[in-house]
Amino acid sequence: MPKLGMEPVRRKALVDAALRVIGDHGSLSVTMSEIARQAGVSPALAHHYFGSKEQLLIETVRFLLKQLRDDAVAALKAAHTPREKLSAVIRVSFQADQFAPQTIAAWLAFYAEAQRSEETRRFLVIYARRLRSNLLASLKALGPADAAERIAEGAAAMIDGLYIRQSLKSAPISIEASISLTEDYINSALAAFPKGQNQ
Amino acid sequence: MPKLGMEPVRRKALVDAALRVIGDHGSLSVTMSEIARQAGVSPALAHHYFGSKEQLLIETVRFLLKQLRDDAVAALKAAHTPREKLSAVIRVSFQADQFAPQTIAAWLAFYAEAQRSEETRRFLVIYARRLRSNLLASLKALGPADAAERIAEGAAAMIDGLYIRQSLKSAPISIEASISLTEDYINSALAAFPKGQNQ
DNA sequence: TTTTATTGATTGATCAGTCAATCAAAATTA
DNA sequence: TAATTTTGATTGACTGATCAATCAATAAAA
Repeated sequence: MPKLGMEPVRRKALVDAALRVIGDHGSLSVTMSEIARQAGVSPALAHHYFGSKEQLLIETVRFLLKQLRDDAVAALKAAHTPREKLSAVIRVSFQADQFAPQTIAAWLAFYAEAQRSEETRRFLVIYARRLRSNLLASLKALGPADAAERIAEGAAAMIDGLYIRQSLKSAPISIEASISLTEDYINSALAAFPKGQNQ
Repeated sequence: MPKLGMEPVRRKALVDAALRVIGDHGSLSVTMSEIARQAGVSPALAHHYFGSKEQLLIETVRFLLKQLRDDAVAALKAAHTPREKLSAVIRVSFQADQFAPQTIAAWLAFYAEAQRSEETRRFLVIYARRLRSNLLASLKALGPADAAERIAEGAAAMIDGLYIRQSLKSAPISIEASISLTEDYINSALAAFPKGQNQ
């Protein structure tokens, strides 16, 4: 069966499988065997390409992050005014695929892992910074710099909080409700500064 | 050595130890041996009193939750006006001991565990509901019911989000900044309804 | 023939959970 | 009170299962 150039194919399949297994299982305590089985290869092959479980996991967060970044870049490009860009950033955070229970479970598992794995933590810090700075860039055009900083901080926290709370699956808040809650926060926080082309 | 009445003493010691070990390790993947060692007893004794690791872990969340509830009850009793009660609830969420890295790590680990353990999930749902309803009770005295619902949802999310973001330990926000961010949100959200004895 | 892909079989380590045995306080009996 | 029995507390040693990681072997391209 060995065709050449399998490496990238298998790597992708294994990362996808890892994401699925982690999402279903709701934890990083998943076995290489299970991931490999999902990817349709032997556990030994997973080790062959990734060296260790930890490395595969790290590639998996990296992938999760890349997806989100690509979506954010695309959404920001489509938006033009600062206010539109703000809404675009919020919308991406609550996209349907990001809101899928398995995706939420995977993010949560990686958050927990970040307490132990310095490398995982680094990736999540990048995510947190990016969300904050995406918000901040637009907010600075809509209000004074110091207020913008605070609002960005608050909005990022609210987004993450809505996301986390979703993981408990009790009284789940819809995508639209989550978006409008965040938008409302920004609107009322910005209401004190009617200088920019607010709303 | 066997004195009578050791059971409650050992149970408490083991739960305390579990909390410490989980907090330090930043994960629920800790061994019974490690927990028992911290508590100064043999692993066998931990099994003797708790039956299983899962059960010990569940008692541990329960304890974490009870602490928070007791603090909230005390703080609410000391506050009198709705606005004071609101601030009390917020303050308790960001108390120093709740903000300690180990405590945050433990909460996070349990959030992840909730994806797998129905019982753990139930406890966290109780926490989430309680936070929301504590906020809601006071907010209803300060604005119309439907707005109160939304603000409670938003504030609870912001609190959880600030908490989670703290776990990444990058650009950590101080206790005071977290509190004032949440207070500001409530104030500006409430600003539209100058009916109650707002602020 | 060399290189790449792939696996089955195996190893070594780690752990949760069990169990039989010990020890000493408390209760009971003489 | 002294002797004896019972009971709770405690552990060391063991077991069975699970898993990450390794490796030697095979098969098919190039």
